[in-house]
Amino acid sequence: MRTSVQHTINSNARKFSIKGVSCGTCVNDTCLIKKNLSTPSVFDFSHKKTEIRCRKGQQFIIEGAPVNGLFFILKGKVKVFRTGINGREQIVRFANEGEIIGHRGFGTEEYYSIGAIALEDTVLCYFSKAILQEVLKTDPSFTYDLMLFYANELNKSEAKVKTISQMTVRERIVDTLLYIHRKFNTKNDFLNLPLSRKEYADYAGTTEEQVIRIFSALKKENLISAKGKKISIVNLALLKQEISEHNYYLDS
DNA sequence: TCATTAATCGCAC
DNA sequence: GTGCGATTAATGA
Repeated sequence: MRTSVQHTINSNARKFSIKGVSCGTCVNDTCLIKKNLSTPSVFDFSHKKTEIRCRKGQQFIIEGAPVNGLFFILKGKVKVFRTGINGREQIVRFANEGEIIGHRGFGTEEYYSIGAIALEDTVLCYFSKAILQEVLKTDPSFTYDLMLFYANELNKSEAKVKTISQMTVRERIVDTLLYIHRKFNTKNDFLNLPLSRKEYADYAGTTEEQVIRIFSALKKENLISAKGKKISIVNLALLKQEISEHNYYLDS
């Protein structure tokens, strides 16, 4: 009891102390809130956020927990996953700055069907369900943007079903590498998101061992190079060519 | 340095 | 392709 009171006080104190980081000065231009900030109701709404800080590896959405709001990534990177049979993790997607997390649980769902873990130290903007519903009902352009976002997510999700069900393991892993590459780009020639072999496997729908095997094959073929978690793509064109026949499309 | 944790590899199914 | 166990490399307290 005492700790929960303490926590409330702390989070309130934190909210005031970082008041300076408003949506107006945010650098994430792709954020839906930032894009609609010229609308007065969205502008007011943007001040009702709570900032949440997560350390690397910290889980901020737990599968099965009640839905109570929506997260936007202010800074950092996140993986969204679902636990499957035998406790195996299926990574649904990776999310970058400016993106929305927990939207699937919004709507009529009562409980989150996914979990989310910060892949690095991350700052989240959090809006409660009630606050969000209010702005959705008053501002059509914001709601419309959010609807487009949902449609897009559904499209990607359907594309991923095809990827996992019809591609070979090697193709799925190549696809994963390209996905990380186009979504997070590179830094000093390495993919700008250090992932474990297991995380590649969880996204590609295979096992850690397969990832290791395919990686070493790709290294031998001079398509990629890898030093631990630092992966760099040596021959992007050839990798793309490998899966081009599956007419995959860019899902940002 | 020692103790974990992650990455590989080999082998059976 | 998958799963398990042994070995080796990397990381970090």
